[in-house]
Amino acid sequence: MPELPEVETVRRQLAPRLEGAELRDVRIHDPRWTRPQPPGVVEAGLLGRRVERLGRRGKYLIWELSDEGQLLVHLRMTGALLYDPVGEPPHARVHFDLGDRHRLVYVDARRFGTGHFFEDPAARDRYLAQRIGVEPLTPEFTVEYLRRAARGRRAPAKAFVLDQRNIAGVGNIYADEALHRAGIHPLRPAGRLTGAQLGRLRDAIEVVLLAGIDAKGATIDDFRHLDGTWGSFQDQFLVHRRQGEPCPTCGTPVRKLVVGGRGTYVCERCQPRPRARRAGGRA
DNA sequence: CGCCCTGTTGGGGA
DNA sequence: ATCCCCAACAGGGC
Repeated sequence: MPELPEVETVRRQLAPRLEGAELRDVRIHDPRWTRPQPPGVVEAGLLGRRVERLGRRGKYLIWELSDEGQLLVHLRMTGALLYDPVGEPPHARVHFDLGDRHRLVYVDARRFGTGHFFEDPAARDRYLAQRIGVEPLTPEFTVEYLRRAARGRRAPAKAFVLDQRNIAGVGNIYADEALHRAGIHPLRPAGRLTGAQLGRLRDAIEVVLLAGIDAKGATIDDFRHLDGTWGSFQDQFLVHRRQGEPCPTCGTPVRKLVVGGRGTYVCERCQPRPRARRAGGRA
């Protein structure tokens, strides 16, 4: 569930509840959550601090705490933050007591999610700078940026889009949607994309992410079934995660590939396969 | 019922 | 730079 639009939705819904709250008590039941640091260290860092602002960078939620403290929460595939759940939810891994009879529970069936604590914003930014590139919904996300980032890269376009150091927050499903919308085959080497293709890719990424955010609490699975309200977007979306399903644009059966180690769905009519090139390249 | 495969993520080693 | 495997579990197909 968590790609950029979903994480941004979580941030928006949680911010008013969390900002200003004090972390009266923090209990980390899953030692994995704070790896490589031991949970005790992270708990000690969080205890008694107030949440001043809830931000986001790529798929990381940023808890800006009092006295400069910073907590980066990553939901990975199945993590979720539940505000005042009724009873004890399954797969609860971390409990935050917010005082005032409010609480926040981090649940995660697969336990891939992480929480990293940093003493100050500078340390946090050093961590992020190493793994997160340009935010796709900002003015910095230009065709020129994409061109520079893709130049000379032999990795497939799909892997390029998925690489968080290039574009922050685009996950597997949105990557397929954007490539389909841009008419780019996921296997085409990133460095061989034309200027026109890079332009279409930039715009397509923006469109699918905004559509996801506008779908509010819905997951991408939900907005695939949206009615007239979102019909203008719906027609552009690939029918996903189902080989043989007709492409909504042209009716060609969707084919499944594995690219960058991820299941990848493609319409090979809308997204023509790259022509094989002779080995040995440069003269 | 059991086995096998798949998966919305990122990190580390080859 | 790139590729492959891994983490740990749920759910679906057979």
